[in-house]
Amino acid sequence: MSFRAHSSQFPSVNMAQLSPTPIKDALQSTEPIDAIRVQGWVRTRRDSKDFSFIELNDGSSLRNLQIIAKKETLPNYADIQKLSTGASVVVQGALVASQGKGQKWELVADNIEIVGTADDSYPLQKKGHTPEFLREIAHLRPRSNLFGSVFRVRSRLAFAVHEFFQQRGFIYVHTPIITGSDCEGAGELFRVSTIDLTNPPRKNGEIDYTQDFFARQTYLTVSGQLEAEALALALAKVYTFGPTFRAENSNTSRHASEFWMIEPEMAFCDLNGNMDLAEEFVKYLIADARKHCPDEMELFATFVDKELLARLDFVLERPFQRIAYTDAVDLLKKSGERFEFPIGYGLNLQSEHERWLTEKHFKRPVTVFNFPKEIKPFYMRVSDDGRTVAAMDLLVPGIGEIVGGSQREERLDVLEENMRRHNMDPADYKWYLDLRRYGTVPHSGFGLGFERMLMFVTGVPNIRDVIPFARTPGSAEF
RNA sequence: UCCAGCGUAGCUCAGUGGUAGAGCGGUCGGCUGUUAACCGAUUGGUCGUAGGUUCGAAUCCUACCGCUGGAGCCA
Repeated sequence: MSFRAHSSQFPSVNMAQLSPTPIKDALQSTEPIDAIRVQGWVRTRRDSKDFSFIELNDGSSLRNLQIIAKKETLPNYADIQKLSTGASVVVQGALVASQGKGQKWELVADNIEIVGTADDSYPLQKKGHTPEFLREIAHLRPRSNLFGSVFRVRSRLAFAVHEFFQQRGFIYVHTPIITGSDCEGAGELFRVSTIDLTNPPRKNGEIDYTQDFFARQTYLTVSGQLEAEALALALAKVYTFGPTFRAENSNTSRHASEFWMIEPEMAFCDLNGNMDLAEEFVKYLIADARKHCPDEMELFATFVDKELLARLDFVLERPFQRIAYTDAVDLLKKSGERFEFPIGYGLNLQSEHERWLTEKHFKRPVTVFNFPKEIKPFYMRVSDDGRTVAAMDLLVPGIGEIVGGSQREERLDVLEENMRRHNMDPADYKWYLDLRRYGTVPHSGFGLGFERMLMFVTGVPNIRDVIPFARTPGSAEF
């Protein structure tokens, strides 16, 4: 059995012989096609005197295929005239050069099978919906131009993530979703338990988690980093790409309770190598979307952010700014800008400070590195000055932190000391410390929020609009 | 969690103490190789919810709910 290039193994609805052609491919045809079959959803329909124009979209691209439905050739023409936005149809006919302006090809139908109708309660109109409204109909919004485009770009960039790392010899590793480590300092955790909440087993008044499913307390992962380190110290260069969960009651356009994170981890790599990789990675993803999703990017530039393409190209063209935390603090102090929050060594950079650096001063992505050890987690490598750790935050205009990473502390004694300083018991992290006992090496890695990257690439300003079904505090409807 | 703003027709909004409105959409008709079509008619409301002030509340007050923006936290 052979398949045509674009054949589908979907069970055919009625007409078994002809394989369906994606509309994307039909529109790129170089010559007329006598017999072609397409299937999709009606975006809009216009009547002419003796025929009807149907704009058909099948999700394969932003573009619609214009169907010509003629009264004289179609026995079900009366029903076709009742087709409204949202209905699903299978069309068979001839792809011919369009007589009208605006499209190269159109399909003159020999047969239109109405698969599913959509009545006048269908909420999507041809035009003019706000993202806020579409968010309320998350199950239908992929049929809109904007969200169809976002999700096609999301798919493409997910592919590009793997391409980037695989091309560079990284091994894709799967770190656990359910984790027993609760002290990574990366936010609140979702508890995973099969204990009966109405009648939990108790011991000395406390809930007895030794009777829980995993015989201990477990959570959804907030990061695969610690496990990725173990794999990096065997496979040298690894990356994770999977779901991540944060239970913080955080209500902003940049936070989701469930998101996807990419975490490369590299043995024999210092902070500079880490920063180099992060920059190369971010640029690679931008370039990939520019190259492979031109229609979608054009749509974002037209309807979401007029300056998107200029900004992305600007970012691609020049190196990111790198600045030590201490120097960034000095720069902010001397800026003459009136900030709401104080600036000083040992204080976290606030959003307004990050914005000033990346949007006003440098006007490009900025990598801040070498932070005071007091404001960073236990696993980051203490620098020779004893005051800072080899951490880095990559900030981009409009979004803020998109990458956070560090060189990891590879010295056993220093790491144990860091843990104690963070009120952690090294005994709880025996396996993690083993990595320093046996063949330790300098190593580095970072985490990149996939959705934040998508926001940056598409210009879509709310993280809820780059996830098909977003989970945020108080919201998990779909 | 904190601060601010907003909840009026399916959608986007106007209406700021005195009869509930427009555009778009939908429906019907007309016209037409159209393409965010065009022309005409028509449809459409518990003004977020509950309470209060008032002769009278979409409008003023209180509480709650929801949404949005910002902050904190972070990717």
